Amino acid sequence: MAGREGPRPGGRSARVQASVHAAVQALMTRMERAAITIPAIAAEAGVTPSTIYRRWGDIQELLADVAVERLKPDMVPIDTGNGGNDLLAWAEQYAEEMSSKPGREMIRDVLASQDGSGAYQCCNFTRQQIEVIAARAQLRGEGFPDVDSIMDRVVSPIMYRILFGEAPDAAHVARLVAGAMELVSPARASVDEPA
Amino acid sequence: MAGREGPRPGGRSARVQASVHAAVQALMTRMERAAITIPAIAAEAGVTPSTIYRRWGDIQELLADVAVERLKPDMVPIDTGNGGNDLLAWAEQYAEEMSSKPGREMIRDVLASQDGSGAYQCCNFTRQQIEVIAARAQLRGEGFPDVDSIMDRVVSPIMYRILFGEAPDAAHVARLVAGAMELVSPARASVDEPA
DNA sequence: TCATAAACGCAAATTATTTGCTTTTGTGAC
DNA sequence: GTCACAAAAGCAAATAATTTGCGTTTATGA
Repeated sequence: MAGREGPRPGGRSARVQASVHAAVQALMTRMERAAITIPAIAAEAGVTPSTIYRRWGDIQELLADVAVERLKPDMVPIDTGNGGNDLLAWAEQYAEEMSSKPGREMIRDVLASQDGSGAYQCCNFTRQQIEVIAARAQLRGEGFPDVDSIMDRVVSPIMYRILFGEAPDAAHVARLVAGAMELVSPARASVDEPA
Repeated sequence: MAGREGPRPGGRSARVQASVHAAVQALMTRMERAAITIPAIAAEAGVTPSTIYRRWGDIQELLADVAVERLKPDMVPIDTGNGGNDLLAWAEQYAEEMSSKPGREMIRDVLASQDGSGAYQCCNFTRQQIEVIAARAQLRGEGFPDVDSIMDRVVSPIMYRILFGEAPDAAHVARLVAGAMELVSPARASVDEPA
């Protein structure tokens, strides 16, 4: 990702980056996304446009950079005392946040950037949240599915529907979580095949 | 989606649309995506830039329009004589096509457009392919999962990994298909819970 | 065949982007 | 601390893209 952690983190570069990021977020509250231009951001940030062009290249990269930062989770998944419930609570909140207009815009911004590292980072943010839930479950001695399986069975369908169709409702999210948790304690299981 | 099926489908509008679409595809074979501009497309298409601006608004909408057209499936899923195998064959091909550079670019183009109808259409293309497989399975008297379940358990994880991480390999796709097919014939099932 | 309106072409005006050069400002050597 | 250096920013001119007003072409349906 462009513009992240330059070689001189304490100085002017950092100030400019912070100021530009803040300007983007400020403009986003004031106007629609499509109307935001680099000259406008530069003016808001008190910076010359060529600075932004040289550091980020184009507006997609800049918006992706800002979106990744905003998508960074700011708290630990709530602890309900049970892995399955933790996952359900987390997934409900995740689906809601990502379905919101700002959420969808941030995802779109991240995916629109040329270099895929922003998307990869976001995926890792999510994965880390789930790892926290999984680790807690393991500490309690509960069974809990692979993190990869959670990504496949819970996160992916939520994201797919947000991106390609209609946002999933609470019932659907619950069904997804149940389907994932079946991997560790199948609803109806025995020692051998019936056929 | 802008520019699709105008009110005068037989005339000049249609010719311009075809010519512009062809120009976009031609330029894509000659230069990298980021370098394609509307004036360049207009020149290639033998059209004035303002025509494109007025019909599509901006390059994202135009590229999305072209991408949707290219993502339209051009053949029926192959018939292996068995629903599960049909699904596996289809999913492998889908994963491969969508993981390719042109595939990823088309998906990105579709998702980047303002109006979400392109993404919705693409989702429907996929759904329809799966419906064909499901209908054949039903005709044969086989059990086959809900199309929605296939979207959740097979399509979504493939797409998520392509968009946010690394492309899924064949083994992973096979695992996803197996996980989906378990919905109809669980690998290990009985009449009641063990606990 | 004619009236109509949608879509296009053209060109001028505006706005965004690129680029060469200068100045500022952190950083590390001394 | 001071100085030399290089990275990043500012400025302004040049280039390129976008918007817009207006005249012209061309499907469509009466």
